[in-house]
Amino acid sequence: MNPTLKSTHTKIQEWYKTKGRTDLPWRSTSDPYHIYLSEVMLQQTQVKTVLERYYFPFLEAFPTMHSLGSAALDDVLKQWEGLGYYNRAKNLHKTAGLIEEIPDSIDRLMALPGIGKNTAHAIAAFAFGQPVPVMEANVKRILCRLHRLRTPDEKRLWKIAYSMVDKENPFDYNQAMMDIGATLCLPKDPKCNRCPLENICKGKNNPEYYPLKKKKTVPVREENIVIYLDDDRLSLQQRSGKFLHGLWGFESVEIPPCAAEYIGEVSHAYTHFKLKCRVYLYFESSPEQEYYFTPEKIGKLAISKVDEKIVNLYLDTIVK
DNA sequence: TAGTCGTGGGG
DNA sequence: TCCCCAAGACT
Repeated sequence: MNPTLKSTHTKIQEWYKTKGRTDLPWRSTSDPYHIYLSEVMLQQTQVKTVLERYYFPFLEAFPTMHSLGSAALDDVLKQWEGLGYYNRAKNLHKTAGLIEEIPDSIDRLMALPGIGKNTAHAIAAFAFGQPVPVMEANVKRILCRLHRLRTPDEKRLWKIAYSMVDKENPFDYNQAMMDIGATLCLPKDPKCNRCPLENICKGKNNPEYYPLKKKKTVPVREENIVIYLDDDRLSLQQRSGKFLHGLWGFESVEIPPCAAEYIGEVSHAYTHFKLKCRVYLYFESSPEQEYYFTPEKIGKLAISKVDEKIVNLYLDTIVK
């Protein structure tokens, strides 16, 4: 092996022992289900959020693949409430109903819904000790800087990742790479002087050039929300489209009924658009609306953050 | 391949 | 207040 690579592996391993986040609970288990769950929860989601609010409660509710697979989807979504990207919960539930054991090959892992190339590699490395690299956001940024790549090409990045992985200890290597990315090789103000990869990093003099950041303008979407009232109960429906699928929410209409009373506006920022909701109260039930719940009962349903804001606006309104 | 899919942390 | 962005997958 390239002596430089060998030396780099040693530096990474030594760094990991003292500076790595070795206490994360999904790093001290060998249960593939636990590791699988953590990998899915961590997709596009910060470690802190998963660690402090979701990982343990979810495992308490669904301790095994079997218990997850035989649960009601609504209960799984309720556990997932607030974590976002709800298709992840649907896919977990679906998978748990289909298989009894997590497969150990990358191909079979990628065949499961909700598992792409990176998650398959992560499970292979972390649950089954296979000598393969992971290549998520942190590692991607590191590799771009190491090789001064402004516009990362997935194929090239995977090739680099494979050429660099420590096959002697892929578990610690991959965890270390993610930790280096998350704690040192930061998007802004990276801590190069503390980085075990500094001596081989071609981009260390101007790390913020790599990778190139592309900014997008987010459109504003405006909606009229109507809450139909049946005494103290509010109309809700279970969402059926791709967006927030399976969660309960209020109805969006083109034109609010004339008799509806405007009670205020609620805003919410998504990744690719901003939503502004003008909220109306209609003091009668509607034949179009099948389901009505008291605010207390709504608390037991899985609802999204916008709809939670709308409930709060309603509660503020009726108090005044 | 560029858009779509959530939410919260942190600057 | 606004912005970037986080253990990405899917179409």
